[in-house]
Amino acid sequence: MPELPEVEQVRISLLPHIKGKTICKTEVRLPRMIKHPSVPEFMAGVEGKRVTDITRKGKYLTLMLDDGRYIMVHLRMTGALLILPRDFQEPPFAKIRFSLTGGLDLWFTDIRTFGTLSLCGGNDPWQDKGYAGLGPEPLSQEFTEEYLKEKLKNSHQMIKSFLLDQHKIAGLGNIYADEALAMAGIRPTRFTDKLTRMQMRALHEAVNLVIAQGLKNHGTTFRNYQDADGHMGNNKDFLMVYGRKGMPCKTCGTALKQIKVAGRGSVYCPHCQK
DNA sequence: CCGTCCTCCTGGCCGC
DNA sequence: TGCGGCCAGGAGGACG
Repeated sequence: MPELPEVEQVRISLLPHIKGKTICKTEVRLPRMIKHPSVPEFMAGVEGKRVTDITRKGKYLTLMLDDGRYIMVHLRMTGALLILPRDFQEPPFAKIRFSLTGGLDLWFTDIRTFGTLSLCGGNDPWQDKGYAGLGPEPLSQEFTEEYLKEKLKNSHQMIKSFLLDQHKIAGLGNIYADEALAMAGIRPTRFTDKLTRMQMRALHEAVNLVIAQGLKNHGTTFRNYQDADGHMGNNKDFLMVYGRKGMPCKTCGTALKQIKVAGRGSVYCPHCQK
């Protein structure tokens, strides 16, 4: 499940292949993945346009086009963007194909088909609500310790729910939320306004650290995630808790517990996390 | 405002 | 071996 580090790795691996290339032809095999506008408008709007850059905020990717409009992509659970030579064997679960100048195809593949694409900008006032409401990203200038403390104090919810809320912090998903809590020594069920100043400080540092580590390791490949070149990330080996239910805590050896918080499996160490 | 439950979806895994 | 059932979860919406 691509979170900030995985989406960033997709951006980095994709950029050199498609920057400056023109989309000559599109093929939409699963229309409902086009969130906005209609499929014909989407196709007509992107064909003949040159991709000038790719940006990312949170888990959203934005392919900038040379007419000022842009394609906004969300990979959700199992979406992937793959670059393959034209008329190479097509990838499994292929849902959308962008044929580019220079003999390459950009494929959007998706097993569970939750991924979305939109065409925005120009004269079209439509905005993606999820994107518009994104909070600051970890490691950004806006994501200060003060910002986090303020938000934590002013909300009354379980910390796991808080970390998954993209309005509060953009880019964390289930993996990095659990990892940040493990590193900060905080239980997923703790209420945000009951955290000590020390815990808030530790959490701010932990969020930045787990994201930085994920970026450094080119993302976490647990099941399906791969970058535009089909490469896996190797951050899985560094995870403290995610996917390690029942296994010994890497710090104290206690068996890790799994509970459900905010509808998500949440793994933590009952000894190290208070 | 917040939690819970539900929806979208399918591969993979478990138990019988 | 085969099959039913359950699990994985990003985001958004209904409901209490």
